[in-house]
Amino acid sequence: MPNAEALAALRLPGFLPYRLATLSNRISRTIARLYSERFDLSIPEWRCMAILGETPDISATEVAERGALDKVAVSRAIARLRAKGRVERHIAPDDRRRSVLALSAAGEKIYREIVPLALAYEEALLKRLSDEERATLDRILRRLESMDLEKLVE
Amino acid sequence: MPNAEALAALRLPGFLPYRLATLSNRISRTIARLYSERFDLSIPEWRCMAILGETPDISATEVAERGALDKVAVSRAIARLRAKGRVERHIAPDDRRRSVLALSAAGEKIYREIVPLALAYEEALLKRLSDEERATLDRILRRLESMDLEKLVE
DNA sequence: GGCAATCAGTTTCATTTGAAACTAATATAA
DNA sequence: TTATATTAGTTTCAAATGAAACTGATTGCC
Repeated sequence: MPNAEALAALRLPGFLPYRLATLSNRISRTIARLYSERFDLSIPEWRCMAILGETPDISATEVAERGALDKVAVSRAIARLRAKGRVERHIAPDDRRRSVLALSAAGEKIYREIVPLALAYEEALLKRLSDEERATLDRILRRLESMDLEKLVE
Repeated sequence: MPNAEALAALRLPGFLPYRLATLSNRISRTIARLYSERFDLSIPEWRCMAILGETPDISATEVAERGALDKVAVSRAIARLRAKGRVERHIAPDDRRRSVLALSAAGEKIYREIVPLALAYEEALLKRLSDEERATLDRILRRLESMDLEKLVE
């Protein structure tokens, strides 16, 4: 009598982690294409610019924290942005290990071009949802974001 | 009078594409760690196994379609799974280009171990949501999934 | 039949990513 | 002070990924 216990079915298309991963990858890819074609900007570069555009004069470590990037990714992104003249770096006077990063004038200019595009993209996504659905989505995401996923795995 | 037009603010933490990407990456990383530590299985390998576990005897192209993977990723994942003896491949009698893939007995065994873990993980995520929130999340995801993202970018 | 176009799957090569080691500066503490 | 540990950021090296070229099989069309 093989397989007496029925195995609960796992259908990938309905599996939440799979759905989130594929949806978010599709969104990220289209956005990445938009940014890279028009502005020669990778996703980590764009994240760094977005953070520095809103909060200038912070260190690489702070950029990493705010942008959910690791410090290696930030180091590389900032190096490229500096090479393109979009970010300027100074040394913190009180701690010469720390850098003080900010968009250059050229970086600012690009930032101001991208922000409306990014917001329009988001609005196009949200347009399909009712106000109530948007509120629920926000609440759900906040709840999932606040979970300690590492401890979820036993 | 510089900057007469106020720039609409873009706060990354509230930006939907950013939220989806970081949340889904965190979930994927914890799951990947779970699978790889216990079962020596990467995400693409796990996806292939999940698909073949539910729908055996399909071709690599079908695996790719169902698993939202490109054919290169499937080719590599299947090669590794075959090397580990978890997947068996035959040649389709009617078309000798096409392969017919299925889990081996060893693959089946692992599959049956993983499915309950995966479902438990999902359940732990969903446990925090009310029935109504779950239904709304499902509806929202379906709506976003059905969007033609490529055309969203003008 | 025979020849071009298409399709399934693989391989190659360049780029990206991630983990760990590393450098330089600062903090801690004997 | 002077060792020791910690922190900020970079570099290195191996593995993962993606795009394009490739191989072998099939189809469509003359």
